Amino acid sequence: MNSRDLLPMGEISSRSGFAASAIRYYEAEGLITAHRSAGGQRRFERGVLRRLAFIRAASNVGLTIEEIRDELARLPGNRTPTKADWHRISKHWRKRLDDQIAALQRLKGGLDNCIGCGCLSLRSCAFSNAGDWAAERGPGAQLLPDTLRRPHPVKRDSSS
Amino acid sequence: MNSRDLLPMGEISSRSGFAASAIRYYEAEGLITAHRSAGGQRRFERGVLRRLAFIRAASNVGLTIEEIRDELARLPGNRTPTKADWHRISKHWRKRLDDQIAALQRLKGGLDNCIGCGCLSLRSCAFSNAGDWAAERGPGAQLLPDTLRRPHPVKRDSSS
DNA sequence: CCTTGAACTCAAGTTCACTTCAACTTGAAC
DNA sequence: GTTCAAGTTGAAGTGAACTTGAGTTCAAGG
Repeated sequence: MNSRDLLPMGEISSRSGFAASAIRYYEAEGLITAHRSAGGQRRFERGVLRRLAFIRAASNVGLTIEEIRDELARLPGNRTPTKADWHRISKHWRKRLDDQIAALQRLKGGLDNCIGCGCLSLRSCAFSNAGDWAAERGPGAQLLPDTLRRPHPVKRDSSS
Repeated sequence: MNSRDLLPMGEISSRSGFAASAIRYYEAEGLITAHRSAGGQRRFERGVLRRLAFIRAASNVGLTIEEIRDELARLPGNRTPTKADWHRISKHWRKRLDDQIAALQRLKGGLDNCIGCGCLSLRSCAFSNAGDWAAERGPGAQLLPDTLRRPHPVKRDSSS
């Protein structure tokens, strides 16, 4: 771990595609670690790029920071995932995606039914009925699993 | 529109499944309207229940408040949707669901590829590569459409 | 009349995953 | 030695869709 092998913020940022602020945030959250230069600047090991790739992939699948942290922690000794690790993890992720797809398809099925009846009735229409099979959940979204609830902003790129 | 036909907050709330606070919020946002009692309490017309059912359904599909407001406004004269209206609207919603499903399936396809290679490499793995085909988007989520970004809290029910 | 539960308002809080800002310091090149 | 891009910090802001809280008033029953 020669100091020549350590990368500064800018390089990690451009190579990973994450903004510096995001990388600092991930460090604060314990998803990655950094060394410091004499003057206090961050110096990253190369492996951090892999971790960041993992973080991006996990985030694409819809995992929260907390879940990503757990998943990273489960990799023994903070190592880069082996093929076996990755196999196990991606199985997990795949199930998550399958669940999400299934939920949307159920929703669509309900919609298709309702096209026929044109009802949208509180009493008989399962698609919008709060007290029926899509019972006691949050306010707006009843048929969707937690993982498919509404998005949050994520500012669009200022370039372009 | 006899005053006997107007429903108070509690009844609208329990029949629709929305919290009173949510209903007040929807009113403030212009999704529904209410009359007032002599003392200033809200009195709702029965039709509001249908509107709320519509709001729930739309919210299930993932529409924002803004989109729901637009969609409601497009119903001429604030009327309850006719069969034709509903047909048009549900076609729109169906397309949205189809897009979301397709996006998840693309994502899953990428994941399946990666199980084979076990790579998760910044250079070659499209699933986590920021600069490749899943190019310039927000920070975390690259392959997901805006409609499928991360959820927001929605407090769990305190009853139960 | 009195109590009690339901409703009211308005401001502030919540969550998540970051970004933005202001004010300052580093460090590499010239 | 000067310059200036790149880096640092901590606090505050963002957005959606509500919820919570404090303090007050309404309305129906007894």
